[in-house]
Amino acid sequence: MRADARRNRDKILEAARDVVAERGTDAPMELIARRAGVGVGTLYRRFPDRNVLLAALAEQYVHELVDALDHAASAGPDAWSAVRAFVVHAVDESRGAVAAALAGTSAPEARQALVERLDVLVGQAQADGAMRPDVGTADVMDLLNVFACNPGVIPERFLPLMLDGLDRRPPGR
Amino acid sequence: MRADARRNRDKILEAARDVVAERGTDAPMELIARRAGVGVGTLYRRFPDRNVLLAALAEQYVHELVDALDHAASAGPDAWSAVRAFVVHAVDESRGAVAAALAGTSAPEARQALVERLDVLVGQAQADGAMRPDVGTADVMDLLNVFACNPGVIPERFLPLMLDGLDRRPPGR
DNA sequence: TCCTAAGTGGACGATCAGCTTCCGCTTACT
DNA sequence: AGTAAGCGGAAGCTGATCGTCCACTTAGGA
Repeated sequence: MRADARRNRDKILEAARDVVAERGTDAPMELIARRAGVGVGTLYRRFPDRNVLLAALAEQYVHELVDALDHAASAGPDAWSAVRAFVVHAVDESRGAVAAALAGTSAPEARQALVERLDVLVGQAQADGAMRPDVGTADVMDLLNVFACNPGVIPERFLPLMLDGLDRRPPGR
Repeated sequence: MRADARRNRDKILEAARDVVAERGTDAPMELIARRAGVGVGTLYRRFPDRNVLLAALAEQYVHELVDALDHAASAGPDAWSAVRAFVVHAVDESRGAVAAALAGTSAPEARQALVERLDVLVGQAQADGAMRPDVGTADVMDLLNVFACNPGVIPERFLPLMLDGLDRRPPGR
């Protein structure tokens, strides 16, 4: 692949992440192309259809999410803080990637990788007695899904409230 | 208005509530008509455009919501239970009506009526020390909005968790 | 019962947004 | 300098929804 082509490919993926974050996984392809400063033709040349693009998006960024999870796990004072930090990060910084990763058709193994890591942390947080025991990894994933699939939902206010809903003894009350 | 016409009008409103709950305020008009067992022509005769329909929907059902709120207020053991019961009811039973009522353009006074009643209850719940003091009526309304504007979000699991996020001392932990 | 104005359904043409192709021009690399 | 790869974006296509229109039906009064 020619160097300029590779550059464009990267620009497209970056733009796609932002646009998907804002408009969901069915955002117009042309919007993605324009955001990347590229013609639609170029986009279609690299990614023959939307699913290919989403799969590439997931693949490209999912390790970033896993890294974030690992980083949160080692940086945080405890497992529950790590879970919270990861969710905030995923929703705030990588919403498009999360959406792509969770979009059923593309990259199921990407989703799986996330789930497994998360599962460990959640179990730990519950063992610590910090996270309520009647919820689970699936709830955290669903939480991500709510934001990933509903670009209209602004996380600023709700994410903290929802996280408090998972907390055993919510802070600051 | 002829008796059959009135009957159809009612069927349309009922269908609209369901369809709006499922598909959001921009659901296809034809879907509403078919659900009501009526032709599109009939729908357009009664409601020249979508906003008229939404406004009628809001007007028709908003008092139902206010009643539900009042009922919850008098039936519940306390204000906070009443707020929870109302939100659950509104989201479960009247999602379409809520969506219509909150859809900015139509019926701002309908929204207002809800807010005022709710405001009293929320203040009470906080005074009781049952609801965390750093949230407000606006948060509860936003909560309704999340479900009203995002038909994809299934309330079953999330609504309780989110409500727990507003709770001062969440139950069952 | 009969008459008529109100009501009805749904086909139809208009519109629109997004998808995808195509091709003449440009550019990176040899 | 030559050439194949790459590029942009115009243009045609498609499918979905809108809103109108009119020939047919029916409620309800005389």
